[in-house]
Amino acid sequence: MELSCKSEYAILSLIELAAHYHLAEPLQIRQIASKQNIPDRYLEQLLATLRRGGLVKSQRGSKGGYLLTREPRKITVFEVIVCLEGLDKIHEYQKEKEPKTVESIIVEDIWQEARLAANSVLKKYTLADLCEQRDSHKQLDIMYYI
Amino acid sequence: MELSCKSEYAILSLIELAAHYHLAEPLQIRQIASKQNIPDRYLEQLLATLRRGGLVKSQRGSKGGYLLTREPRKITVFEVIVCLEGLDKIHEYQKEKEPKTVESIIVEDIWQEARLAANSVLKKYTLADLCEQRDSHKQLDIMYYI
DNA sequence: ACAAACCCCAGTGGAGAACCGGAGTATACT
DNA sequence: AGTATACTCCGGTTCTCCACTGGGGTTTGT
Repeated sequence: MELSCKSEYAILSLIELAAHYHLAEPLQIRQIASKQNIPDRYLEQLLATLRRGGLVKSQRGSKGGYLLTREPRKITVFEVIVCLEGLDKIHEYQKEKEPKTVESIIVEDIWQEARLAANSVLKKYTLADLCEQRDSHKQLDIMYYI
Repeated sequence: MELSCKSEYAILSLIELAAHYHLAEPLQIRQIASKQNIPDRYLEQLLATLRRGGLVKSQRGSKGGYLLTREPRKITVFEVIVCLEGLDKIHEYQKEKEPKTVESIIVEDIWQEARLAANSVLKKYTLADLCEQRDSHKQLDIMYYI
């Protein structure tokens, strides 16, 4: 529900990477950061998390940068959020804090249902979808400009 | 998505109040707190918030306590959460942090859709529903015991 | 060799969550 | 009237997390 900076930055970055996916060359932190107005030292950490999560791969050294490991069609927004925020914060878990009263179980179940509803929305959007939306948005802007 | 202590405590308390609704006498903080294992000084604050939000009313002095302002059928879980966490955190808002790029609008829209999906779940449960669920849960427990 | 990139680890400032405590105020009962 | 029993209001505290910053180190292309 809460859209953290972390999640937003990550998705914005991945949109950039997705848009450059057809070129095989890596995109650098600085480039992504300046395009999306993200503090670059912070973005570095987020990309490292995404790398550990297997969503992007990095190339070190000069001419280095980041690349998606899969095509944009194959990466959902949900995966990105899980990678950053952790599965436990988002999804099905049995957090065993012992004194479970009947009532707290009922409340927890409702939250679980709400989480699932939200997650199913995040699961249906891929990075490719976001890129398409961006393109049509920009087309619209041009129309208005004329 | 995140179930805070605050929200859980509030709903547990409201379940107790809903169960006592047919009697017209108020329930006291201490009673609610001991039944649901909630620190009473903290619960006091939450009930004050619920009162300001119009979900409960209080009676001061000896023999005082709290009562629902409406019948349990007419109070949804969603209302409770909005009352505690604030509408802005939960629902439709236009937070005008100026540098809205096209991409951040797209991301925000997706989150909005996810929020709505989660909220619609919270809107469909009333306090009366929770009481019924509790009753049938407890029936089940008895069955198992035999 | 050197510069350009990523990598790792550590710390900081602010905000919010979950409490605790004390002084005040209204009410019922005797 | 007086007292006990509740709620009311205001403040402080501790802890955790988020967003961000900084200082090194390592890998790579030219």
